[in-house]
Amino acid sequence: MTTRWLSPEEQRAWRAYMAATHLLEDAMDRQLQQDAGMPHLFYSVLANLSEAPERRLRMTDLAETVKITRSRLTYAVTRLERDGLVRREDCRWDKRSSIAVLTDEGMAVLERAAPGHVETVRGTLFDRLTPAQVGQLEEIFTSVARGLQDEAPEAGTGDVPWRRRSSCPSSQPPPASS
Amino acid sequence: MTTRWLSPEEQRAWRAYMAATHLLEDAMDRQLQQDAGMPHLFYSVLANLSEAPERRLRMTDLAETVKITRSRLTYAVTRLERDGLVRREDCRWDKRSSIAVLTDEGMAVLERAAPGHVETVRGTLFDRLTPAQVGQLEEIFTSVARGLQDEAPEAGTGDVPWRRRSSCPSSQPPPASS
DNA sequence: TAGATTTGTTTCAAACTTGAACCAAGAGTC
DNA sequence: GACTCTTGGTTCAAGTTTGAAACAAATCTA
Repeated sequence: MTTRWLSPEEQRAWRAYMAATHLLEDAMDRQLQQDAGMPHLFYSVLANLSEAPERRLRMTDLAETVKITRSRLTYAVTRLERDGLVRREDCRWDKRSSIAVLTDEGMAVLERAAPGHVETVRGTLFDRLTPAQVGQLEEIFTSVARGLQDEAPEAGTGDVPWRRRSSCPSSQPPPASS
Repeated sequence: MTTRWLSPEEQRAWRAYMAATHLLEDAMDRQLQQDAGMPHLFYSVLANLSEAPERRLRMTDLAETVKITRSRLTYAVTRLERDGLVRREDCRWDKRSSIAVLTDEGMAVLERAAPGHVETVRGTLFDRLTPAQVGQLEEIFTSVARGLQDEAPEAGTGDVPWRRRSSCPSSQPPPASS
């Protein structure tokens, strides 16, 4: 199969995407390092926790929502825990799992940092887009993310998308599948 | 000024973008590490060099085109040089500069890796987009990149966009501005 | 032209990421 | 219940990134 190279349009799109992505991540990291003393990724961890029921999530689920590896998350949570922004708890129903919980201090830090962060996201991204483009952005990357998602799950296991993950994060025990 | 939070549409777009971006970069890194023994960034360095006149570029210009910091590039080039894919040369016109040159072996490695890389870019991104979306992608990120570009240049210097960079990369001396 | 400033690049230590290996606990099988 | 397989999480060493500091060569200025 001879390679189907990128068309000129695709090339331009790809280059623009990569350039903007590097610049965007740099801007986010700079701002958050400045205002909250942490890289963007760590902020995302806090943000995702803050929206979970009871502000708690199993490590694996958290890694899944943030789209990073478990080991990367382990590092992040260890650091955030050292700083008192997150706490680890054991899961009562599955002794293997550990639950990351956003502490009050973590919530406070998050709330202090959020306005600046949003400001940066606006200034670098949304202020430059028309409402239509916001929609296009969502459509494009939702579809891309979905594609990459459904690929990963250990090769062709007839993986059923609904009913996965026994989820311990809430204070309720799992649905008692017996 | 009370914070203007993101609208639901913007939130969705931002999340989708971040998720897809993490997944995309992971996919690129995995594929290139696998097939070429280097992370995506290093591949980009080689690729950009291969397109420069005489396959050579000043470190600063290279960093600028790849959109990374100079120190990050120093590391990358050092590694690529150790592997014989890139060579450093001194600039005759400006003894401070060093020029990164793509070696024949570097070109060969690049050519071997390119098909797989393009395949990945297609499979993860372009195969999921309509031609219209490719255009939207380009427009959105071109404008974002431009915005972030024009911000960086040391605050409000009446920086003239044309006639910047004395450029030594070619074998010609600079335009003799005297 | 000495002195001050800017520009191009590297260095270095601390921080972060990767991926394979490891450990423990839940599930499935006989 | 012993065996095997899978799942949840961490560990560890090697690799990469960051940002401030250090250098050296150009450029500017009086």
